[in-house]
Amino acid sequence: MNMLKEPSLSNPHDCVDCPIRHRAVCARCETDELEALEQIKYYRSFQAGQTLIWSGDQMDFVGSVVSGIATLTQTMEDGRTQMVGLLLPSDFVGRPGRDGAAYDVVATTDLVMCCFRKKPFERMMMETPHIAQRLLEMTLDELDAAREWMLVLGRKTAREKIASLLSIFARRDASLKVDVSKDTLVFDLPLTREAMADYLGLTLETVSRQISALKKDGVIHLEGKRHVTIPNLSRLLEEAGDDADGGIMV
Amino acid sequence: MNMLKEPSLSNPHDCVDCPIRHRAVCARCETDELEALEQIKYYRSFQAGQTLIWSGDQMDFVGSVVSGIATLTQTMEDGRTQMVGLLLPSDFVGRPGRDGAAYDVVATTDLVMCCFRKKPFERMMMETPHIAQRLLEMTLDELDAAREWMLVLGRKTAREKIASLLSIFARRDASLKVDVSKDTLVFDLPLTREAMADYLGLTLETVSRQISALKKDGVIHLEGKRHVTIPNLSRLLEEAGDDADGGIMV
DNA sequence: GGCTAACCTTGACACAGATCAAGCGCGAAC
DNA sequence: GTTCGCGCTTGATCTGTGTCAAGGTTAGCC
Repeated sequence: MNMLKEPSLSNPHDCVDCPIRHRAVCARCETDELEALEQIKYYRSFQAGQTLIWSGDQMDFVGSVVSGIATLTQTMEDGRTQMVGLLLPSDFVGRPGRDGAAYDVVATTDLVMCCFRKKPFERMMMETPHIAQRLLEMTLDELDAAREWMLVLGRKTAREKIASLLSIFARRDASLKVDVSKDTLVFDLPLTREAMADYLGLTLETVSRQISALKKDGVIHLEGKRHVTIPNLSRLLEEAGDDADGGIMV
Repeated sequence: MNMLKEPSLSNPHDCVDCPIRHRAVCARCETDELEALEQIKYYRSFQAGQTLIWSGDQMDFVGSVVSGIATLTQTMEDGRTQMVGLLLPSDFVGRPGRDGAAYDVVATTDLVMCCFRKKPFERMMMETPHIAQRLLEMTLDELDAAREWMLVLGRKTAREKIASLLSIFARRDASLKVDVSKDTLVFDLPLTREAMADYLGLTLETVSRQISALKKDGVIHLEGKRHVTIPNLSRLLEEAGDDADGGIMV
Protein backbone atom coordinates (compact mmCIF):
# COMPACT_ATOMS: atom_id res chain seq x y z
CA MET A 1 0.00 0.00 0.00
CA ASN A 2 3.01 2.15 0.55
CA MET A 3 3.35 2.96 -3.10
CA LEU A 4 -0.10 4.41 -3.17
CA LYS A 5 0.30 7.02 -0.55
CA GLU A 6 0.28 10.69 -1.45
CA PRO A 7 3.55 11.40 -3.24
CA SER A 8 6.15 13.27 -1.26
CA LEU A 9 7.10 16.45 -3.04
CA SER A 10 10.04 17.22 -0.82
CA ASN A 11 12.55 16.33 -3.46
CA PRO A 12 10.87 16.38 -6.85
CA HIS A 13 14.13 16.28 -8.73
CA ASP A 14 15.54 13.28 -7.03
CA CYS A 15 16.01 11.66 -10.40
CA VAL A 16 15.20 14.26 -12.96
CA ASP A 17 15.55 11.99 -15.97
CA CYS A 18 13.15 9.28 -14.94
CA PRO A 19 9.53 10.20 -15.54
CA ILE A 20 8.43 7.57 -13.11
CA ARG A 21 10.34 9.10 -10.28
CA HIS A 22 9.48 12.63 -11.19
CA ARG A 23 7.27 14.57 -8.85
CA ALA A 24 7.77 11.97 -6.18
CA VAL A 25 10.47 9.84 -4.73
CA CYS A 26 9.36 6.41 -5.79
CA ALA A 27 10.85 3.87 -3.46
CA ARG A 28 10.19 1.08 -5.90
CA CYS A 29 12.41 2.37 -8.67
CA GLU A 30 14.99 -0.37 -8.58
CA THR A 31 18.39 0.22 -10.01
CA ASP A 32 18.05 -2.27 -12.82
CA GLU A 33 14.83 -0.66 -13.91
CA LEU A 34 16.46 2.72 -13.96
CA GLU A 35 19.19 1.23 -16.08
CA ALA A 36 16.66 -0.15 -18.50
CA LEU A 37 15.09 3.30 -18.76
CA GLU A 38 18.57 4.69 -19.17
CA GLN A 39 19.06 2.70 -22.35
CA ILE A 40 16.05 4.06 -24.17
CA LYS A 41 16.31 7.67 -23.14
CA TYR A 42 17.63 10.65 -25.02
CA TYR A 43 17.54 14.41 -24.69
CA ARG A 44 16.00 17.02 -26.90
CA SER A 45 16.38 20.79 -26.66
CA PHE A 46 13.92 23.33 -27.96
CA GLN A 47 13.96 27.08 -28.31
CA ALA A 48 11.43 29.44 -26.79
CA GLY A 49 8.44 29.70 -29.09
CA GLN A 50 9.08 26.40 -30.83
CA THR A 51 6.21 23.95 -31.25
CA LEU A 52 7.38 20.53 -30.10
CA ILE A 53 4.32 18.67 -31.23
CA TRP A 54 1.39 19.60 -33.43
CA SER A 55 -2.06 18.32 -32.55
CA GLY A 56 -2.73 15.27 -34.68
CA ASP A 57 0.94 14.48 -35.29
CA GLN A 58 2.32 11.05 -34.75
CA MET A 59 4.18 10.97 -31.44
CA ASP A 60 6.87 8.36 -31.22
CA PHE A 61 8.07 9.29 -27.76
CA VAL A 62 6.98 10.07 -24.24
CA GLY A 63 9.06 12.04 -21.82
CA SER A 64 9.30 14.69 -19.21
CA VAL A 65 10.42 18.26 -18.89
CA VAL A 66 13.91 18.68 -17.45
CA SER A 67 14.04 22.46 -17.58
CA GLY A 68 11.94 25.22 -19.04
CA ILE A 69 8.20 25.54 -19.53
CA ALA A 70 5.84 24.28 -22.18
CA THR A 71 2.11 24.61 -22.71
CA LEU A 72 -0.59 22.31 -24.05
CA THR A 73 -3.08 24.17 -26.20
CA GLN A 74 -6.17 23.40 -28.23
CA THR A 75 -7.19 25.60 -31.13
CA MET A 76 -10.55 25.96 -32.85
CA GLU A 77 -10.84 26.38 -36.58
CA ASP A 78 -11.42 30.11 -36.30
CA GLY A 79 -8.29 30.59 -34.20
CA ARG A 80 -9.71 30.74 -30.70
CA THR A 81 -7.22 28.93 -28.49
CA GLN A 82 -7.40 27.51 -25.01
CA MET A 83 -4.44 26.34 -23.00
CA VAL A 84 -5.32 23.05 -21.34
CA GLY A 85 -2.13 22.35 -19.47
CA LEU A 86 1.08 23.87 -18.28
CA LEU A 87 4.22 21.73 -18.22
CA LEU A 88 6.77 22.62 -15.60
CA PRO A 89 10.01 20.75 -14.90
CA SER A 90 9.32 17.11 -14.00
CA ASP A 91 5.92 17.03 -15.75
CA PHE A 92 5.20 14.14 -18.05
CA VAL A 93 4.23 14.44 -21.72
CA GLY A 94 2.72 11.83 -23.97
CA ARG A 95 0.17 9.14 -23.83
CA PRO A 96 1.18 5.52 -23.74
CA GLY A 97 -1.14 3.61 -26.02
CA ARG A 98 -2.04 6.43 -28.36
CA ASP A 99 -0.16 7.55 -31.42
CA GLY A 100 -1.72 10.88 -32.33
CA ALA A 101 -1.10 13.91 -30.18
CA ALA A 102 -4.30 15.54 -28.93
CA TYR A 103 -2.85 19.02 -28.34
CA ASP A 104 -0.20 21.37 -29.58
CA VAL A 105 2.78 21.41 -27.26
CA VAL A 106 4.69 24.69 -27.36
CA ALA A 107 7.86 25.69 -25.54
CA THR A 108 7.34 29.09 -23.93
CA THR A 109 10.93 29.24 -22.74
CA ASP A 110 14.01 27.39 -23.86
CA LEU A 111 13.31 23.81 -22.96
CA VAL A 112 15.08 20.53 -22.36
CA MET A 113 13.12 17.31 -22.48
CA CYS A 114 14.13 13.84 -21.48
CA CYS A 115 12.47 11.50 -23.96
CA PHE A 116 11.89 7.78 -24.22
CA ARG A 117 10.98 6.06 -27.44
CA LYS A 118 7.38 5.07 -27.05
CA LYS A 119 7.40 1.42 -28.06
CA PRO A 120 10.17 0.33 -25.70
CA PHE A 121 8.66 2.49 -22.97
CA GLU A 122 5.32 0.79 -23.41
CA ARG A 123 7.00 -2.57 -23.36
CA MET A 124 8.70 -1.65 -20.10
CA MET A 125 5.38 -0.52 -18.73
CA MET A 126 3.91 -3.93 -19.46
CA GLU A 127 6.74 -5.69 -17.74
CA THR A 128 7.18 -3.39 -14.79
CA PRO A 129 3.86 -3.03 -12.97
CA HIS A 130 4.72 -0.09 -10.80
CA ILE A 131 5.40 2.10 -13.83
CA ALA A 132 1.73 1.97 -14.76
CA GLN A 133 0.85 2.45 -11.12
CA ARG A 134 3.05 5.52 -10.88
CA LEU A 135 1.74 6.91 -14.17
CA LEU A 136 -1.77 6.37 -12.87
CA GLU A 137 -1.00 8.44 -9.80
CA MET A 138 0.46 11.20 -11.92
CA THR A 139 -2.46 11.14 -14.33
CA LEU A 140 -4.93 11.34 -11.48
CA ASP A 141 -3.06 14.39 -10.22
CA GLU A 142 -3.34 15.93 -13.68
CA LEU A 143 -7.02 15.15 -13.74
CA ASP A 144 -7.55 16.85 -10.39
CA ALA A 145 -5.67 19.88 -11.66
CA ALA A 146 -7.71 19.98 -14.85
CA ARG A 147 -10.94 19.80 -12.88
CA GLU A 148 -9.83 22.51 -10.52
CA TRP A 149 -9.15 24.61 -13.59
CA MET A 150 -12.66 23.94 -14.88
CA LEU A 151 -13.98 25.79 -11.82
CA VAL A 152 -11.64 28.68 -12.60
CA LEU A 153 -12.74 28.83 -16.24
CA GLY A 154 -16.42 28.36 -15.61
CA ARG A 155 -17.17 30.36 -12.52
CA LYS A 156 -14.47 32.82 -11.58
CA THR A 157 -14.26 36.51 -12.45
CA ALA A 158 -11.32 37.90 -14.41
CA ARG A 159 -9.71 39.19 -11.23
CA GLU A 160 -10.10 35.83 -9.50
CA LYS A 161 -8.73 34.08 -12.55
CA ILE A 162 -5.54 36.14 -12.53
CA ALA A 163 -5.13 35.59 -8.80
CA SER A 164 -5.66 31.85 -9.33
CA LEU A 165 -2.98 31.73 -12.00
CA LEU A 166 -0.53 33.60 -9.79
CA SER A 167 -1.34 31.12 -7.02
CA ILE A 168 -0.42 28.27 -9.33
CA PHE A 169 2.93 29.82 -10.03
CA ALA A 170 3.34 30.43 -6.34
CA ARG A 171 2.60 26.78 -5.62
CA ARG A 172 4.43 25.11 -8.45
CA ASP A 173 7.17 27.25 -9.90
CA ALA A 174 10.39 25.65 -8.75
CA SER A 175 12.32 28.82 -9.44
CA LEU A 176 10.55 30.95 -6.88
CA LYS A 177 12.26 32.54 -3.94
CA VAL A 178 10.42 32.34 -0.68
CA ASP A 179 10.67 34.40 2.45
CA VAL A 180 8.34 32.40 4.58
CA SER A 181 8.82 34.55 7.64
CA LYS A 182 7.07 37.40 5.87
CA ASP A 183 4.58 35.32 3.89
CA THR A 184 6.26 36.93 0.90
CA LEU A 185 7.46 35.42 -2.32
CA VAL A 186 9.07 36.51 -5.53
CA PHE A 187 9.17 35.01 -9.01
CA ASP A 188 9.18 35.80 -12.71
CA LEU A 189 6.05 35.28 -14.74
CA PRO A 190 6.85 32.52 -17.23
CA LEU A 191 4.07 33.51 -19.64
CA THR A 192 3.24 36.50 -21.80
CA ARG A 193 -0.03 38.32 -21.20
CA GLU A 194 -1.42 36.60 -24.25
CA ALA A 195 -0.49 33.12 -22.99
CA MET A 196 -2.05 33.93 -19.62
CA ALA A 197 -5.19 35.02 -21.47
CA ASP A 198 -5.25 31.70 -23.33
CA TYR A 199 -4.94 29.83 -20.07
CA LEU A 200 -7.67 31.85 -18.38
CA GLY A 201 -10.18 32.16 -21.20
CA LEU A 202 -9.72 35.93 -21.32
CA THR A 203 -8.29 38.49 -23.73
CA LEU A 204 -4.82 39.87 -23.23
CA GLU A 205 -6.28 43.34 -22.60
CA THR A 206 -8.36 42.05 -19.70
CA VAL A 207 -5.33 40.24 -18.29
CA SER A 208 -3.34 43.44 -18.45
CA ARG A 209 -6.08 45.49 -16.81
CA GLN A 210 -6.57 43.01 -13.98
CA ILE A 211 -2.86 42.77 -13.30
CA SER A 212 -2.75 46.55 -13.12
CA ALA A 213 -5.70 46.50 -10.74
CA LEU A 214 -4.11 43.91 -8.44
CA LYS A 215 -0.97 46.03 -8.45
CA LYS A 216 -2.88 49.21 -7.63
CA ASP A 217 -4.60 47.40 -4.78
CA GLY A 218 -1.31 46.17 -3.36
CA VAL A 219 -2.03 42.48 -3.83
CA ILE A 220 1.12 42.18 -5.95
CA HIS A 221 4.13 44.32 -6.79
CA LEU A 222 5.56 44.44 -10.29
CA GLU A 223 9.09 45.27 -11.35
CA GLY A 224 9.15 45.53 -15.10
CA LYS A 225 6.49 43.38 -16.75
CA ARG A 226 7.47 39.98 -15.48
CA HIS A 227 9.07 40.22 -12.06
CA VAL A 228 6.40 39.71 -9.41
CA THR A 229 6.45 40.06 -5.66
CA ILE A 230 3.61 38.64 -3.59
CA PRO A 231 3.76 40.54 -0.31
CA ASN A 232 1.01 38.53 1.32
CA LEU A 233 0.25 35.09 0.02
CA SER A 234 -2.93 34.55 1.98
CA ARG A 235 -4.29 37.82 0.60
CA LEU A 236 -3.62 36.51 -2.90
CA LEU A 237 -5.35 33.22 -2.15
CA GLU A 238 -8.33 35.16 -0.84
CA GLU A 239 -8.48 37.12 -4.07
CA ALA A 240 -8.39 33.83 -5.96
CA GLY A 241 -11.56 32.76 -4.17
CA ASP A 242 -9.92 29.52 -3.12
CA ASP A 243 -10.77 27.71 0.01
CA ALA A 244 -8.11 28.61 2.50
CA ASP A 245 -6.58 25.15 2.36
CA GLY A 246 -4.98 25.37 -1.07
CA GLY A 247 -1.86 26.91 0.33
CA ILE A 248 1.73 26.62 -0.81
CA MET A 249 3.86 23.55 -0.12
CA VAL A 250 0.90 21.26 0.25
CA MET B 1 0.96 -4.11 -27.03
CA ASN B 2 -2.52 -5.29 -27.69
CA MET B 3 -3.81 -4.14 -24.38
CA LEU B 4 -2.80 -0.61 -25.11
CA LYS B 5 -4.73 -0.09 -28.24
CA GLU B 6 -7.69 2.27 -28.30
CA PRO B 7 -10.47 0.59 -26.36
CA SER B 8 -13.28 -0.81 -28.43
CA LEU B 9 -16.57 0.73 -27.44
CA SER B 10 -18.67 -1.68 -29.38
CA ASN B 11 -19.87 -3.46 -26.29
CA PRO B 12 -19.39 -1.21 -23.30
CA HIS B 13 -21.57 -3.33 -21.05
CA ASP B 14 -19.87 -6.59 -21.68
CA CYS B 15 -19.32 -6.93 -17.96
CA VAL B 16 -21.17 -4.15 -16.29
CA ASP B 17 -20.04 -5.01 -12.79
CA CYS B 18 -16.32 -4.95 -13.38
CA PRO B 19 -14.92 -1.45 -13.50
CA ILE B 20 -11.85 -2.71 -15.28
CA ARG B 21 -13.84 -4.03 -18.17
CA HIS B 22 -16.18 -1.11 -18.29
CA ARG B 23 -16.09 1.06 -21.35
CA ALA B 24 -14.01 -1.50 -23.15
CA VAL B 25 -13.82 -5.19 -23.63
CA CYS B 26 -10.61 -6.01 -21.89
CA ALA B 27 -9.24 -9.22 -23.27
CA ARG B 28 -7.03 -9.71 -20.26
CA CYS B 29 -9.76 -9.94 -17.68
CA GLU B 30 -9.25 -13.56 -16.74
CA THR B 31 -12.00 -15.48 -15.07
CA ASP B 32 -10.20 -15.93 -11.77
CA GLU B 33 -9.58 -12.22 -11.56
CA LEU B 34 -13.21 -11.50 -12.16
CA GLU B 35 -14.02 -13.94 -9.39
CA ALA B 36 -11.67 -12.13 -7.04
CA LEU B 37 -13.40 -8.86 -7.88
CA GLU B 38 -16.69 -10.64 -7.38
CA GLN B 39 -15.83 -11.33 -3.75
CA ILE B 40 -15.23 -7.73 -2.76
CA LYS B 41 -18.07 -6.14 -4.65
CA TYR B 42 -21.43 -4.94 -3.44
CA TYR B 43 -24.24 -2.79 -4.79
CA ARG B 44 -25.62 0.48 -3.56
CA SER B 45 -28.72 2.27 -4.73
CA PHE B 46 -29.37 5.97 -4.48
CA GLN B 47 -32.35 8.18 -5.15
CA ALA B 48 -32.42 11.06 -7.58
CA GLY B 49 -31.06 14.16 -5.85
CA GLN B 50 -29.14 12.25 -3.24
CA THR B 51 -25.54 13.20 -2.56
CA LEU B 52 -23.44 10.02 -2.58
CA ILE B 53 -20.26 11.65 -1.42
CA TRP B 54 -19.44 15.05 0.03
CA SER B 55 -16.23 16.75 -0.94
CA GLY B 56 -13.70 16.10 1.81
CA ASP B 57 -15.44 12.96 3.08
CA GLN B 58 -13.60 9.78 3.68
CA MET B 59 -14.22 7.41 0.80
CA ASP B 60 -13.83 3.77 1.63
CA PHE B 61 -14.84 2.43 -1.77
CA VAL B 62 -14.31 2.77 -5.47
CA GLY B 63 -16.82 1.63 -8.02
CA SER B 64 -18.69 2.25 -11.18
CA VAL B 65 -22.10 3.33 -12.28
CA VAL B 66 -24.38 0.48 -13.28
CA SER B 67 -27.43 2.57 -14.16
CA GLY B 68 -28.44 6.18 -13.78
CA ILE B 69 -26.46 9.37 -13.90
CA ALA B 70 -24.37 11.21 -11.36
CA THR B 71 -22.40 14.44 -11.45
CA LEU B 72 -19.13 15.58 -9.91
CA THR B 73 -19.33 19.17 -8.70
CA GLN B 74 -17.11 21.68 -7.00
CA THR B 75 -18.58 24.51 -4.97
CA MET B 76 -17.05 27.80 -3.90
CA GLU B 77 -17.71 29.30 -0.49
CA ASP B 78 -20.21 31.78 -1.88
CA GLY B 79 -22.20 29.04 -3.58
CA ARG B 80 -20.99 29.26 -7.16
CA THR B 81 -20.80 25.71 -8.41
CA GLN B 82 -19.12 24.08 -11.36
CA MET B 83 -19.75 20.59 -12.56
CA VAL B 84 -16.44 18.94 -13.35
CA GLY B 85 -17.61 15.58 -14.50
CA LEU B 86 -20.62 13.61 -15.61
CA LEU B 87 -20.88 9.94 -14.67
CA LEU B 88 -22.79 7.77 -17.07
CA PRO B 89 -23.27 4.01 -16.79
CA SER B 90 -19.90 2.24 -16.78
CA ASP B 91 -17.97 5.28 -15.56
CA PHE B 92 -15.58 4.81 -12.69
CA VAL B 93 -15.67 6.73 -9.40
CA GLY B 94 -13.02 7.01 -6.78
CA ARG B 95 -9.34 7.43 -6.51
CA PRO B 96 -7.15 4.54 -5.51
CA GLY B 97 -4.54 5.86 -3.13
CA ARG B 98 -6.47 8.80 -1.78
CA ASP B 99 -8.90 8.80 1.10
CA GLY B 100 -10.62 12.16 0.86
CA ALA B 101 -13.09 12.85 -1.91
CA ALA B 102 -12.23 15.92 -3.96
CA TYR B 103 -15.74 16.64 -5.24
CA ASP B 104 -19.37 16.24 -4.35
CA VAL B 105 -20.91 13.33 -6.17
CA VAL B 106 -24.65 13.74 -6.69
CA ALA B 107 -27.15 11.37 -8.25
CA THR B 108 -29.27 13.26 -10.76
CA THR B 109 -31.44 10.25 -11.45
CA ASP B 110 -32.04 7.11 -9.45
CA LEU B 111 -28.70 5.37 -9.47
CA VAL B 112 -27.17 1.96 -8.92
CA MET B 113 -23.48 1.68 -8.24
CA CYS B 114 -21.29 -1.36 -8.16
CA CYS B 115 -18.77 -0.74 -5.40
CA PHE B 116 -15.57 -2.35 -4.23
CA ARG B 117 -14.10 -1.76 -0.82
CA LYS B 118 -11.05 0.36 -1.41
CA LYS B 119 -8.37 -1.49 0.52
CA PRO B 120 -8.95 -4.89 -1.09
CA PHE B 121 -9.33 -3.22 -4.46
CA GLU B 122 -5.99 -1.47 -4.04
CA ARG B 123 -4.43 -4.73 -2.97
CA MET B 124 -5.78 -6.39 -6.10
CA MET B 125 -4.41 -3.53 -8.13
CA MET B 126 -0.96 -4.14 -6.72
CA GLU B 127 -1.13 -7.82 -7.52
CA THR B 128 -2.79 -7.63 -10.90
CA PRO B 129 -0.78 -5.35 -13.17
CA HIS B 130 -3.31 -4.91 -15.91
CA ILE B 131 -5.82 -3.37 -13.51
CA ALA B 132 -3.57 -0.36 -13.06
CA GLN B 133 -2.92 -0.35 -16.78
CA ARG B 134 -6.62 -0.36 -17.53
CA LEU B 135 -7.32 2.32 -14.94
CA LEU B 136 -4.54 4.37 -16.50
CA GLU B 137 -6.22 4.16 -19.88
CA MET B 138 -9.55 5.16 -18.40
CA THR B 139 -8.03 8.03 -16.46
CA LEU B 140 -6.26 9.29 -19.57
CA ASP B 141 -9.61 9.25 -21.34
CA GLU B 142 -11.10 11.25 -18.48
CA LEU B 143 -8.22 13.70 -18.71
CA ASP B 144 -8.79 14.17 -22.43
CA ALA B 145 -12.47 14.78 -21.78
CA ALA B 146 -11.69 17.29 -19.03
CA ARG B 147 -9.32 19.16 -21.31
CA GLU B 148 -11.78 19.20 -24.14
CA TRP B 149 -14.24 20.69 -21.69
CA MET B 150 -11.74 23.38 -20.75
CA LEU B 151 -11.94 24.61 -24.34
CA VAL B 152 -15.73 24.67 -24.07
CA LEU B 153 -15.68 26.60 -20.80
CA GLY B 154 -12.95 29.01 -21.77
CA ARG B 155 -13.64 29.86 -25.37
CA LYS B 156 -17.10 28.90 -26.58
CA THR B 157 -20.21 31.05 -26.75
CA ALA B 158 -23.36 30.10 -24.86
CA ARG B 159 -24.92 28.68 -28.03
CA GLU B 160 -21.83 26.61 -28.78
CA LYS B 161 -21.72 25.42 -25.20
CA ILE B 162 -25.27 24.10 -25.36
CA ALA B 163 -24.59 22.42 -28.70
CA SER B 164 -21.43 20.87 -27.23
CA LEU B 165 -23.35 19.47 -24.29
CA LEU B 166 -26.01 18.01 -26.55
CA SER B 167 -23.20 16.46 -28.62
CA ILE B 168 -21.87 14.78 -25.52
CA PHE B 169 -25.24 13.24 -24.81
CA ALA B 170 -25.46 12.24 -28.44
CA ARG B 171 -22.07 10.55 -28.21
CA ARG B 172 -22.27 8.97 -24.80
CA ASP B 173 -25.82 8.48 -23.64
CA ALA B 174 -26.38 4.76 -23.83
CA SER B 175 -30.14 5.24 -23.78
CA LEU B 176 -30.37 7.10 -27.08
CA LYS B 177 -32.25 5.82 -30.06
CA VAL B 178 -30.52 6.22 -33.36
CA ASP B 179 -31.86 6.32 -36.85
CA VAL B 180 -28.56 6.42 -38.65
CA SER B 181 -30.13 6.42 -42.08
CA LYS B 182 -31.52 9.88 -41.41
CA ASP B 183 -28.63 11.19 -39.32
CA THR B 184 -31.33 11.62 -36.67
CA LEU B 185 -31.33 10.72 -33.02
CA VAL B 186 -33.60 10.99 -30.05
CA PHE B 187 -32.95 11.03 -26.32
CA ASP B 188 -34.08 12.50 -23.01
CA LEU B 189 -32.03 15.21 -21.38
CA PRO B 190 -30.73 13.72 -18.14
CA LEU B 191 -30.11 17.10 -16.51
CA THR B 192 -32.20 20.03 -15.38
CA ARG B 193 -31.53 23.44 -16.93
CA GLU B 194 -29.74 24.39 -13.75
CA ALA B 195 -27.45 21.36 -13.86
CA MET B 196 -26.65 22.09 -17.49
CA ALA B 197 -25.83 25.66 -16.49
CA ASP B 198 -23.47 24.35 -13.80
CA TYR B 199 -21.77 22.15 -16.35
CA LEU B 200 -21.43 24.95 -18.88
CA GLY B 201 -20.50 27.86 -16.65
CA LEU B 202 -23.74 29.68 -17.50
CA THR B 203 -26.94 30.67 -15.72
CA LEU B 204 -30.06 28.61 -16.08
CA GLU B 205 -31.78 31.51 -17.86
CA THR B 206 -29.13 31.59 -20.54
CA VAL B 207 -29.38 27.83 -20.96
CA SER B 208 -33.13 28.12 -21.40
CA ARG B 209 -32.82 30.94 -23.91
CA GLN B 210 -30.20 29.16 -25.99
CA ILE B 211 -32.19 25.94 -26.06
CA SER B 212 -35.18 27.94 -27.25
CA ALA B 213 -33.02 29.54 -29.93
CA LEU B 214 -31.67 26.21 -31.18
CA LYS B 215 -35.23 24.97 -31.28
CA LYS B 216 -36.43 28.00 -33.22
CA ASP B 217 -33.57 27.53 -35.69
CA GLY B 218 -34.46 23.89 -36.25
CA VAL B 219 -31.20 22.50 -34.86
CA ILE B 220 -33.18 20.48 -32.34
CA HIS B 221 -36.81 19.60 -31.69
CA LEU B 222 -38.26 19.50 -28.21
CA GLU B 223 -41.21 17.52 -26.93
CA GLY B 224 -41.95 18.65 -23.41
CA LYS B 225 -38.91 19.97 -21.62
CA ARG B 226 -36.68 16.95 -21.75
CA HIS B 227 -37.36 14.91 -24.86
CA VAL B 228 -34.98 15.96 -27.63
CA THR B 229 -34.77 15.06 -31.30
CA ILE B 230 -31.64 15.90 -33.24
CA PRO B 231 -32.77 15.92 -36.87
CA ASN B 232 -29.30 16.50 -38.25
CA LEU B 233 -26.32 15.51 -36.18
CA SER B 234 -23.69 17.14 -38.34
CA ARG B 235 -25.59 20.40 -38.13
CA LEU B 236 -25.43 20.12 -34.34
CA LEU B 237 -21.71 19.41 -34.39
CA GLU B 238 -21.20 22.45 -36.59
CA GLU B 239 -23.08 24.57 -34.08
CA ALA B 240 -20.83 23.18 -31.36
CA GLY B 241 -17.82 24.53 -33.22
CA ASP B 242 -16.20 21.12 -33.10
CA ASP B 243 -13.82 19.90 -35.71
CA ALA B 244 -15.81 17.67 -37.97
CA ASP B 245 -14.09 14.53 -36.69
CA GLY B 246 -15.67 14.38 -33.25
CA GLY B 247 -18.66 12.48 -34.55
CA ILE B 248 -20.76 9.82 -32.93
CA MET B 249 -19.60 6.22 -32.56
CA VAL B 250 -15.95 7.10 -32.75
C1' DG C 1 23.23 56.54 -29.99
C1' DG C 2 18.68 55.60 -32.91
C1' DC C 3 15.55 52.11 -35.11
C1' DT C 4 12.62 48.25 -34.92
C1' DA C 5 9.54 44.91 -33.33
C1' DA C 6 7.51 42.56 -29.76
C1' DC C 7 5.11 43.13 -25.75
C1' DC C 8 2.30 45.69 -22.85
C1' DT C 9 -0.99 49.42 -21.13
C1' DT C 10 -4.88 52.31 -21.33
C1' DG C 11 -9.14 54.39 -23.16
C1' DA C 12 -13.77 54.40 -25.43
C1' DC C 13 -17.38 51.82 -26.70
C1' DA C 14 -20.19 47.51 -27.79
C1' DC C 15 -22.32 43.42 -26.62
C1' DA C 16 -23.03 38.65 -24.63
C1' DG C 17 -24.58 36.93 -20.83
C1' DA C 18 -25.89 37.95 -15.84
C1' DT C 19 -29.36 39.63 -12.90
C1' DC C 20 -33.88 40.74 -11.46
C1' DA C 21 -38.59 39.90 -12.08
C1' DA C 22 -42.97 37.97 -13.64
C1' DG C 23 -45.58 34.33 -15.01
C1' DC C 24 -46.45 29.65 -17.32
C1' DG C 25 -47.09 24.35 -17.37
C1' DC C 26 -47.51 20.27 -15.41
C1' DG C 27 -47.31 16.54 -12.18
C1' DA C 28 -48.24 15.33 -7.28
C1' DA C 29 -51.00 15.61 -3.22
C1' DC C 30 -55.27 16.37 -1.42
C1' DG D 1 -61.62 18.53 -9.55
C1' DT D 2 -58.22 22.41 -6.97
C1' DT D 3 -54.00 23.74 -5.12
C1' DC D 4 -49.18 23.67 -4.57
C1' DG D 5 -44.52 23.73 -5.96
C1' DC D 6 -40.89 22.91 -8.92
C1' DG D 7 -38.85 23.45 -13.21
C1' DC D 8 -38.89 26.28 -16.98
C1' DT D 9 -39.58 30.39 -20.12
C1' DT D 10 -39.49 35.08 -21.32
C1' DG D 11 -38.82 40.09 -20.73
C1' DA D 12 -36.22 44.27 -19.16
C1' DT D 13 -32.21 45.99 -17.67
C1' DC D 14 -27.40 45.97 -16.02
C1' DT D 15 -22.54 44.95 -16.19
C1' DG D 16 -18.12 42.58 -16.96
C1' DT D 17 -15.46 41.54 -20.46
C1' DG D 18 -14.55 41.79 -25.41
C1' DT D 19 -13.34 44.70 -29.32
C1' DC D 20 -11.10 48.33 -31.56
C1' DA D 21 -7.72 51.74 -31.37
C1' DA D 22 -3.80 54.51 -29.93
C1' DG D 23 0.32 54.92 -27.77
C1' DG D 24 4.04 53.50 -24.32
C1' DT D 25 8.16 50.52 -22.87
C1' DT D 26 11.91 47.60 -23.49
C1' DA D 27 15.42 44.62 -25.55
C1' DG D 28 17.98 43.70 -29.42
C1' DC D 29 20.38 45.19 -33.39
C1' DC D 30 22.41 48.32 -36.71
